[in-house]
Amino acid sequence: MASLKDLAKLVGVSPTTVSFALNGRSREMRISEELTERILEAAKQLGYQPNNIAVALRTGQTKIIGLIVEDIANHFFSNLAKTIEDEASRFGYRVVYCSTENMAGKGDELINMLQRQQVDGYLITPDASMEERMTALLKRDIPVVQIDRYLPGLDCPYVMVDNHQGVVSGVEFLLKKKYSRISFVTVDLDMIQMKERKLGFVETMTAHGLFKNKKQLLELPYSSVREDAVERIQAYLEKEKPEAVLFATNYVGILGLRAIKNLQLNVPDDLAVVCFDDNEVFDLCTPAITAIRQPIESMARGAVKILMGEMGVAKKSARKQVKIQTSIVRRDSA
Amino acid sequence: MASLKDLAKLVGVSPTTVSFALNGRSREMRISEELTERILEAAKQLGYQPNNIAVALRTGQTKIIGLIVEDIANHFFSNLAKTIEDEASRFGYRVVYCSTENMAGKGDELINMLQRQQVDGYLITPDASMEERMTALLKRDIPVVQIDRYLPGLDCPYVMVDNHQGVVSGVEFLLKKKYSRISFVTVDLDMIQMKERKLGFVETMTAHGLFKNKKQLLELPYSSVREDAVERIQAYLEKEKPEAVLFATNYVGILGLRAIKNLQLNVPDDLAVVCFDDNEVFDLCTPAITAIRQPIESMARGAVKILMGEMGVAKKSARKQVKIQTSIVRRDSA
DNA sequence: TTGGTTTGCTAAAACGAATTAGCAACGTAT
DNA sequence: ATACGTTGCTAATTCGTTTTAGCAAACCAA
Repeated sequence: MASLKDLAKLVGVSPTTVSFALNGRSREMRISEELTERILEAAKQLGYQPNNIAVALRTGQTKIIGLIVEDIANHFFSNLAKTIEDEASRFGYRVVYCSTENMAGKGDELINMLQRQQVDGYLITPDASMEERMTALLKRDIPVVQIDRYLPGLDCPYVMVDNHQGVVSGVEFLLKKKYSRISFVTVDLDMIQMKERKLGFVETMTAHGLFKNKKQLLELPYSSVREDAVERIQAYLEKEKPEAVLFATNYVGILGLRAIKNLQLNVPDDLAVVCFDDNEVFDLCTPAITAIRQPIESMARGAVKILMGEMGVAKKSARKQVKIQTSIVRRDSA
Repeated sequence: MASLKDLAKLVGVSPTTVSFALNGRSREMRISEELTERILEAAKQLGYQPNNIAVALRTGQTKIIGLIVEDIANHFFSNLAKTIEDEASRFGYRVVYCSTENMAGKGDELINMLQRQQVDGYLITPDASMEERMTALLKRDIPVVQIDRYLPGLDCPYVMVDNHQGVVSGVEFLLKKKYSRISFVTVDLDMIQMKERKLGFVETMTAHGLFKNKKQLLELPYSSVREDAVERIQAYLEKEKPEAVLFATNYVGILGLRAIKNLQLNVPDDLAVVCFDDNEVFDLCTPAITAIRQPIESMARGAVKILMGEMGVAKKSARKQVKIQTSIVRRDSA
């Protein structure tokens, strides 16, 4: 690959001059128009591409942001990632993404790796294992924005959905439809967004005098999610026979629908279903699944905007702790 | 961030010594065990992290591979990406991914960007716009592996599914079930994998004397995929009334199912359905959708393995043009 | 014709690591 | 005492840029 030096030699000037010309600083640095022209011409002809590694080393800026999500193969996160990539590129930034897959320690290790990679900023769906390293980043004034959830102990911006309100609206939607024996199926992750969703359910049900006992809650161990979760849900539904069920996430919803299919339950007559987080194909299910939609694009855009603000690339955001409202997508399952 | 120099100062030795100690070259370079120990200790205490940017500049190796896919939000590609990331990390490589979204010129630009980023190797789902730049890469002996498809004009390794055989098996599956008026719904992308699929259909049908006219083929303009494609499919199905339909891709399948739902057709009695490429939730549809499954993990693993071979990190692969067999996932829609 | 300003360009240092070549001190053989 | 090898370490260069400081020549004013 041709370097700036090669280019300089070709034109017969110093590397300094070439650098100025290429970076549009000709006027400021008094490089004559004629020479600038020649340099640009030669650059094109050589197919010169600046070596970003060298630029990064010299300037201390990689123009890369690190994005850590739970699982890039998950519909929610891959869509989030896509929008984030788009948005970031509008500011001249690239995105490197990585999945923690909720493996203990993986997140910590990923931050570490991104650090070595000298990324300029971080977009993180955090878990407890990352707290220490995130604290360290923040102490060094490195821009970090949390997304989808936050660690309560951290003074760090975040963009997420209003999980509490989302579930409340979901429950109220079911109540309005005269369902009263409602169950909530979730996953036992000790993270804020899950706690908020659970609390939203318990509070609303309690407020209506409908929270009779803990059996209205099914908490699947996260580790089981890929194994016997379907059987567990099936067993639960058979035993408790709720009139309606609210699934706490995308993937729990899919597992739940599988259980319902196995049981050959009639939705919504035997069992009404609402799922937190929409899915590309929920409208194709029979009946189509009613969902609580998270506005993925707004979340992504909001997070990037705050991050760019923190990095001094865009106007600094005033509000740094953002909760976005969900909306109910009414279909046929409830 | 503490640099190697800082560390050297702290221990009171030269940066050279520290570098050797940290890179496990103490024995070879005759750094005493005692000193090595002290250096390692100090490194831990300082929380020293090597600056990968500096390492990359010096060594000429970023330990990063670039992955260009069509659309990271697509189930197929996000799963591919995930496995690729996993596999690459086993060789000590990071992955940077980007989506072309089949936008003209975007792929070209992405290769360019990755080039500036000095990635060590490329994994690409190519399109015509990338041919020129890929040729240039290959000429410079930069490792490139194509995935999911290939450009016929290029002497470049690839890993893909046997699209022709996949469609043939799908058609034969339908024929065995006594469907004879079969349609093929595809997208008008001028890419090899699409051509192979179409050819598989036309050939098999012709061989059975069942290819009567071009009306058994519906080719959607790719640009319309997100807009009026559902209406087009709907109109087509109403007009041609095939007994069975084979959808050529994941996303065309989903659009098709939407059309079928709108028409309130009874699957498989009114219309049998087979989709090329499985989807996480096809088993949840009613009826569950029969699909031609692409072994995503094998593809990802195969591609990474060949690439690592080309990069001299793993054993060089003997076979560099790999077609993997698909399998039919029998469900209820056909 | 001296001194000052502007014009147009460049030398050299720096970023943080890896690596090549080599140096001092000591031991050993002759 | 001389030569040679080994041990244990380091100075200096390099990668490809950006940037600071500065230099020579031309121009201008008095």
